[in-house]
Amino acid sequence: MGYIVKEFDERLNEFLDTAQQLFFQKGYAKTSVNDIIKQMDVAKGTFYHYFKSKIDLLDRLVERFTRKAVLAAKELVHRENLNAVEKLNSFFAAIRDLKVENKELMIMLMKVMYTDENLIFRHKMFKRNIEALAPEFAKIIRQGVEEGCFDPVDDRETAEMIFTMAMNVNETVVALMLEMEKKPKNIDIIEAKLKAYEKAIERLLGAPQGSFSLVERRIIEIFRVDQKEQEKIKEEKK
Amino acid sequence: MGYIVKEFDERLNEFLDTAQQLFFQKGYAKTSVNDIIKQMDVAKGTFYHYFKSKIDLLDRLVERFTRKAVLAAKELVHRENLNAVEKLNSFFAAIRDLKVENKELMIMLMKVMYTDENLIFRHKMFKRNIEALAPEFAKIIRQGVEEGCFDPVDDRETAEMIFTMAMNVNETVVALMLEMEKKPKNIDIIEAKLKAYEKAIERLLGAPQGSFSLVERRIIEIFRVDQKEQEKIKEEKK
DNA sequence: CGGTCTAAACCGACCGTCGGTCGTTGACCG
DNA sequence: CGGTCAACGACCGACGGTCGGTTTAGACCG
Repeated sequence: MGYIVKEFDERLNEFLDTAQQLFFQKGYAKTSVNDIIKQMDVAKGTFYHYFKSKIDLLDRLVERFTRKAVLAAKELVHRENLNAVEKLNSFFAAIRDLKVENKELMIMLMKVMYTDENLIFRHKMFKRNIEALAPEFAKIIRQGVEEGCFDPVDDRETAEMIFTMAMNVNETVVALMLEMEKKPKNIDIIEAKLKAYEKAIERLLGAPQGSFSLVERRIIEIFRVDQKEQEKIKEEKK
Repeated sequence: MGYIVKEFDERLNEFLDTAQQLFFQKGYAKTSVNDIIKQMDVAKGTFYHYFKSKIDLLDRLVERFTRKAVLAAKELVHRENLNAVEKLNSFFAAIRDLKVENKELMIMLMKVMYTDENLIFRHKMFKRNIEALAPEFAKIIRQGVEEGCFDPVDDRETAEMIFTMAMNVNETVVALMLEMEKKPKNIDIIEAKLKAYEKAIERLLGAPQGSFSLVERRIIEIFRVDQKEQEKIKEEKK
């Protein structure tokens, strides 16, 4: 007797927020439905009143992320006074800045999310994002074609390929970053990988060489330094 | 009292064979350790005498597949009297032929494997294969550079990119094939997708246009026809 | 205003299944 | 005959998911 009743959307978002926090903290597989309801202090039945299954919750969470990403992308695409090359560069820059600004969260996410147990999360995230973002990306490519600086085989397919490669590069780079302390040479591999990716984009788009720049050794190093600092902090706590 | 004792390797392969059959039939997630031991008529403990965990079994199975693939790839790479373009083309042709020859199995696999529940399987398969095959692939690219017909940014990275894109194209194409009965137009989308992929490879390799041919509408149609036939067979059984 | 009725938010005991453990048993070989 | 190791299988805790029932807020009405 006596429990709190909330509006549907409010409770739903509460579930999504809690799940997001726990997924980021422990990963999808290691977060049980019980963990979520315990933290919210609600019963099992309540969870299944809002979601068909645990995977359904994941889908809705992914959807929420995607919605935000699409909003940001559309804003960029519809910015005037920027040519296609500038738009793509600021697209990459925006992602990079986001990562740098949230260093701590990013490092935590790298360590937690990039395990086999979170494959489903990453995969759903990627699939849904590509589906939603590629059309926006293709618009920029089309603009570039009109401006005469791009010459892709197919705007939509090229957009998809660039995204696919980005995801793969990202996964590999994260793996390399996580063992950068042990293997300092990884930073060179990362730089080479990003450079190759950058050149590949130019070729796929048929853009002039040097149109884009993704890599800055300085940026990569930020994450190395930070990891070392984190270890120091841990040691200090002991 | 009274049970069969087998040589370590024999039992191990028996486990791998049984697991492979069941994974192909029902998928990784839906196949429980109990399913496997029931079919082999051994006890739970026996399973864990051979494998650390269910995931460990998957890893070993993936390893077995990869070993076979690498063997075939090395054979192709070391074939003389073939130039780089011919090698790549016969590489693609070999995969295509393998799929066509095992139509029934392929269609079964498409339906079973390409679900979220088998992500781990596909992902491990892909990761491990790339790791093992990309170096062989890179050798062909290097040969092409020496022969003056390729001009890639980086042989190893380009190999990896082509594989990554192949995986993504494959996943998308399978999804489109599976709903080809409902949406007959999918065949055009598939053809366009493969064509775009083909052109992308040429650009990444810096190869002359028309060097490669992956697509043949005829081949795609084989799988459509076969699906229809399968449905007829099902109906006849009723 | 107080009573009543309904939809739906919420509850939590319960279930089957799963991956994994461990102390024991029995087969084979030197 | 003793040691080694394959093989056994009862058992465990945790998990995702179910279901019949309870509580609440608020609409409606006399």
